[in-house]
Amino acid sequence: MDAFFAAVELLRHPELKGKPVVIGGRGDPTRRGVAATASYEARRFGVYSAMPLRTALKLCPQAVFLPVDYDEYKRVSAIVKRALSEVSPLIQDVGIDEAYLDATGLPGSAQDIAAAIKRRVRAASGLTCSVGIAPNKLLAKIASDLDKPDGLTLIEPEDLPARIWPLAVRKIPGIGPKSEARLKAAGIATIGELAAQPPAALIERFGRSYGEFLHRAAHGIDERPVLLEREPKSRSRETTFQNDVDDWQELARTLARLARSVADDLARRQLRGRNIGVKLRFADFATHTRALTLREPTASYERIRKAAFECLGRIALDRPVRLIGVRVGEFGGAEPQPTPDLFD
DNA sequence: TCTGGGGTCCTTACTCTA
DNA sequence: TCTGTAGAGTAAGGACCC
Repeated sequence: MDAFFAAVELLRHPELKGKPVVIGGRGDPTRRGVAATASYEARRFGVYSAMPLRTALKLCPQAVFLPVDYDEYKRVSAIVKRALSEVSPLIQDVGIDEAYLDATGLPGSAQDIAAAIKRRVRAASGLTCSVGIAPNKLLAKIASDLDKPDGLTLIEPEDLPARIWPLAVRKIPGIGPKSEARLKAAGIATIGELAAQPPAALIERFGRSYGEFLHRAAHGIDERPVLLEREPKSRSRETTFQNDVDDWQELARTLARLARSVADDLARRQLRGRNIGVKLRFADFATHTRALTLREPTASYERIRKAAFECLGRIALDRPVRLIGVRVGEFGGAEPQPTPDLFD
């Protein structure tokens, strides 16, 4: 979807059309938070996703800042996904505003299918999207990014040298800022330069797993299937304080609240986890995690809170804290029925 | 000075056991 | 009994994604 959060907000606030709009945090650019989405008008001022709101405010003081309303975006997302599943039932959700469709065997040309996707999404939601069609998920994803907003890009295997290789390595999903910098240090800036590297050289530099991934990605090779269903692996809640906290009581209150929130979430989803962890970020942004594994999976608030405090006790609280979080993972079978817990 | 929240996956290190 | 090692499980950190 194109600038999805901003586009949804424009549906309810048409008077904002044409104005720079930034969605993020609580919608107050003087407080802590980052931009989740910037409208294309705001992007012209250099405002992008993940940018601190305070920075966005400096770059574009006239922007309209709005808080994130996930419930509303989820509602519209479901409408969009339903429209997509009418084009192909073989659909993989990728977050709130993306999906892969397996279009194998669908009637009509690739252009017809892409046009049908765009038409149905717009009819159902009033929103535009950008579509990439290619032989696999990797190339389709890169393609969908080449023509935005409201774009349609078809990539065929023989297009690789002319259309993919000139692109920056950063366009490959899986190459982030760190890997980009390491590649640049090796004199590799474009996907074509990456493709020209002997696989052995990449493995030597980046390790077996990532080296092979880089080589295959640069050659447009990707055999990952379109996955219809995925089991969740973990659930978590975390919060960044408006001001760094050095009051142990406030930390403890917040940790208990987050544990409650995670427990409620697990109960709602009928999940129970064995692994319980705490995340702490200090004022200097140093981030520490501690986790422990229970013998039996649980969704109990009491047990999650107890475990979380045990984890917290293993971190030296010698500096102000800016973020604290609780995570539960290692989901397993049912919790044993409440027998008297004499030995706990 | 600034840097959210909710996730997945990978690497490395360490411990325990066979 | 001593020593080495493979593999599983666990823990911690980090890169990356939307």
